Amino acid sequence: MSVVMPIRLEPFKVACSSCNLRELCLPVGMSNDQVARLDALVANRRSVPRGETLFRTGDGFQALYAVRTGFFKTCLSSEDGRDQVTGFQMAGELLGLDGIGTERHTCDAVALEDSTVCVIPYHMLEGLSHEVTDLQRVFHKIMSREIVRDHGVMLLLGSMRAEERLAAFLLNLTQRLHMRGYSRTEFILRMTREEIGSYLGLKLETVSRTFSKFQDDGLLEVKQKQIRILDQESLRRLVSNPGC
Amino acid sequence: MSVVMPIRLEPFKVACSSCNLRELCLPVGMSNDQVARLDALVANRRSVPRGETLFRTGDGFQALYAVRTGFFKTCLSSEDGRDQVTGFQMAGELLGLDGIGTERHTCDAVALEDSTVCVIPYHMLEGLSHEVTDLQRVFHKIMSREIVRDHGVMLLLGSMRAEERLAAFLLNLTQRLHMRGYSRTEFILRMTREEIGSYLGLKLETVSRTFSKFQDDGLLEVKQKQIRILDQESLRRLVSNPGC
DNA sequence: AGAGGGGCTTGACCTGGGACAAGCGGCCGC
DNA sequence: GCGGCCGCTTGTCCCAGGTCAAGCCCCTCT
Repeated sequence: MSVVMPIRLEPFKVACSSCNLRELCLPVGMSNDQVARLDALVANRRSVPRGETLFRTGDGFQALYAVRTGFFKTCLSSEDGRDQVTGFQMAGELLGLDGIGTERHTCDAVALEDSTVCVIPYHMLEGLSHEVTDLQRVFHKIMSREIVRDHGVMLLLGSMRAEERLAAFLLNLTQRLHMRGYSRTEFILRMTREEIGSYLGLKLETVSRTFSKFQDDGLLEVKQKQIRILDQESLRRLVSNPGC
Repeated sequence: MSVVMPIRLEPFKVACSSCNLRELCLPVGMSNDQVARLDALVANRRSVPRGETLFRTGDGFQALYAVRTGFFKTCLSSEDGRDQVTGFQMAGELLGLDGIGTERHTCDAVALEDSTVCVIPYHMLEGLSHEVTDLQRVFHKIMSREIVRDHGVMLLLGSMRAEERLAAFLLNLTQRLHMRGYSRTEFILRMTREEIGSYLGLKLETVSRTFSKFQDDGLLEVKQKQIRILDQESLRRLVSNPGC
């Protein structure tokens, strides 16, 4: 009986220069020459089946990962039973930035559907960004934007009510999906009510009730994980008009 | 009648190499030679009187700031009236990382007492970290740690109860103060109950009540802004034993 | 196709913390 | 030294969302 390898390394070559996510991912704004140099760095992909982890809390930090296909969540899971989803990542987004500081990952990254990622060995990224100014610039921007995003989540968790949180969440999702060429109004949730709740600081029952309320109010059509936005404007108003 | 200059630039030279915050600040872990090169970069200080802002949302991003003396808060203040303190910064901590991504600041940085900061022009930091590998390494770590810190705040806001939040906040403060050579048990809060509440996602009344409860339970001695920790162990238990 | 279970919805009830209000007290400016 | 105000405390009431419970539905696995 052989040892199970839960994670498969696929050593076939990939190239940023011919990737359709160029403009959403690490190479954003870089020249063709520069992207060509990235190709050497992002040498292989890894596929992560639904439910598997890409990395776990405590794992040694070696690389960053760019989501190529699929969908991930990152979550803190402390031994004391607290659990917090800190983000959902889709194509073109970077995973693993948390590991740089301590050289260990500080959260789990779990695939919510069968996914593939590009592996970006961190020491190579460091080396290359010495030579390619624009790479350094882009990388700093990505980290900074992550910080800004986190501040937005703090605002949500610290000062919004349940409906406002869910509305903000849905608008954020559709906006990101739209940038990737998907419909702005219709999409499939890759996460459960419980995962949404964890991210938004709500219980799954509250998420479910709030979906139902939005549907009753004609803002959404909800069929399990299939969502259709019927009144984006009202959702937007909910988010920007606190208290109502 | 002359125009008021709310912010004073003091062009006197400062030097990381002779700074007592070396080991807490940007130069952490760098060699003497390397720190000497930082000196050229961190050329001046700026003093920020209590209540004044170091930068505001929307300001063009030019520089990072290292707190030299004093105490700051950063806060999001959206026009819709929501308000969220996203962090408190003390000596050795960096302000302004939020601005890198969009080249504009995305929050306000307000001095909670008369403070001074070292100004670190960002384009010079970028340039120097091309040459000094360790500077790049440290800078990436600082950004990564900020992301991890933010995730911790999300956990707090998303899944802790009022007492747990305040306990976690106090332990975090004392730990940081202790690293700076202050007492582990006794300190002065630089922020109001309202600011604590905003940071922790609570109303100021709840913060006040929770302080009172901690005092009744013999965990703290509270005299306005003067705090003395009497039972650190119980505070720690509160944070790590959810639900009780 | 059928069984089983995980994920979702909905109802009833409860409670932690928010809202409002009143009063205190220490600090700052005059 | 004194007055006023801002920040804090405390009480009362209330409600958004949590908790618990029951049942449904869809998807997967056999």
